[in-house]
Amino acid sequence: MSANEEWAVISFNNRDPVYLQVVRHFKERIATGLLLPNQTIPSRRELGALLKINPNTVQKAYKEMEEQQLIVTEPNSHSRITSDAELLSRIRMELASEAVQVFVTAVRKINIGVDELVELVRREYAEGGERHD
Amino acid sequence: MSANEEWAVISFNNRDPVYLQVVRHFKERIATGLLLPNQTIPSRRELGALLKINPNTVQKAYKEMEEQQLIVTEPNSHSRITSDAELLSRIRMELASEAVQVFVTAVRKINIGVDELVELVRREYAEGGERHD
Amino acid sequence: MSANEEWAVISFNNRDPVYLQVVRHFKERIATGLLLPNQTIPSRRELGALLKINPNTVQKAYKEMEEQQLIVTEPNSHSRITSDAELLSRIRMELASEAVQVFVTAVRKINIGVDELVELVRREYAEGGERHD
Amino acid sequence: MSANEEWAVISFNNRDPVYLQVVRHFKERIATGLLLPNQTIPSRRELGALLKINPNTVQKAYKEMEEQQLIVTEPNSHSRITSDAELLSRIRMELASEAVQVFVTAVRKINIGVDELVELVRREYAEGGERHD
DNA sequence: GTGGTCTAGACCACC
DNA sequence: GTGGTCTAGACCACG
Repeated sequence: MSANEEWAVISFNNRDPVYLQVVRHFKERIATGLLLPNQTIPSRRELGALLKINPNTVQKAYKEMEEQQLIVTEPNSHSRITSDAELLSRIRMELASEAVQVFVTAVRKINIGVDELVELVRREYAEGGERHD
Repeated sequence: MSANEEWAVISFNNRDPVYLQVVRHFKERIATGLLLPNQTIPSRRELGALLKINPNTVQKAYKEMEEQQLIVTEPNSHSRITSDAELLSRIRMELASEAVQVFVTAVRKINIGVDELVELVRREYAEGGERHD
Repeated sequence: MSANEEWAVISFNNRDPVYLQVVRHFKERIATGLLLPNQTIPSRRELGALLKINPNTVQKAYKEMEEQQLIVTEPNSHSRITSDAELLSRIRMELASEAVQVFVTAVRKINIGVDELVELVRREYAEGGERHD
Repeated sequence: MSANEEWAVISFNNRDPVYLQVVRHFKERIATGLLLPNQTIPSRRELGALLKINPNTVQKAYKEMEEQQLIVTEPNSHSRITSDAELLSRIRMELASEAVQVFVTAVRKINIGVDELVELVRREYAEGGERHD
């Protein structure tokens, strides 16, 4: 698995600003354990080149992550993931509950029972699990 | 249930454009049977005043809905919901599968099993069901 | 030739306001001698019905024509064409020179000689003369 | 011949929408060879400032021109005239025949012979040809 | 009052 | 600076 594949997830057509997509991707990588506390992350220029986006946009993402205390930055060195032991579970919780809430509020507006709903989720989940991208 | 409450749902902070929020709201109302085929809908000015948005923004939403064949409109009379008997199920399907897909792709990136997932959904669903707004 | 055919010339898609199209049509009918000085013209309602446009729009056209001294209106009677003997030639001149000016200014901006130009006009003129609408 | 003079032609009193006036002006400039295939054209902001109209109005004109395949445009660089060798003659033909048709249909409604007509055109054409603007 | 269009202001992503 | 989109204000024809 090359670094290119891992990171090539930015969608130009997506409604979310690119820099927030980057932030989200970092969170996901932390949640799955791909990024560990204290681990260094690519420089602005490196990641910009990797994702084919402007380094300024990466900078904006990093700044956002600093404010959310996901990473720490010191002068003259690469930024690193926060050294917070609970970081992983905190992020997992945050992402999961956010997704669940969005989903449930969206779906409650439709006339649909919980069971039918769960069935749809299971099917989609299984289906996607067989794909390799 | 007053008309005011029903429609007051537009958020300017939301990432989605206002006119798409309007479209989505119409779809939800169709999906839940609140809007029936052939039923007339508010004029551009009426809905604009109700939602406190510019009538032209409503116009853009209505035009989009017309292209998606949700409504039909002729000059000098209120637009109406399409007289398509299958409209309701069509919209429900569309909204449901869209929500499920977004949810599953979002959640698959976190390290979380299906069952834990389903549990979260059920709990959130039940919890919200007890609210009265 | 029924009255319907004579008057059915209003274009909804045209950029010119409908009431000015009506004015222009009156001028053309005067220029060709179809309408003579002192001749009465249809009432607002009649012409509105004939052209399938709103009587208010006809009213606006008649008012414009009054201001241009093409017609005179007295209470409780149909409006009539002005009793000006020179009206016909005046209108003809006005329409012709207006058309010529528009045409020439339009065409001078293109790289095209007078002779090539005249040839195009003659051909189009002859061609159209054979049509029956 | 300064760039300012060349472009200052937009009339807000004109019946045609401003953005179509812009399109027409581009066609005329192409027809006279002032704009050549592959040549870049001003940015939306530049032309907007030059003509003292909103850049969005220019944007609408450019979009229209793109749909008519007069120009090509890619993000983050100036739009260019299409690289179509036949473009010039195509546009000339279009403009000429359009003007001729408008003229002939307008003038046929007046009682006027072709020869008298041609004479008027020639005279106006010669007269204007002596002006220097 | 109805639907519709043209023009303009604010903002976005990218360079 | 580039192109692009969303929202809004003014106006039109018609009833």
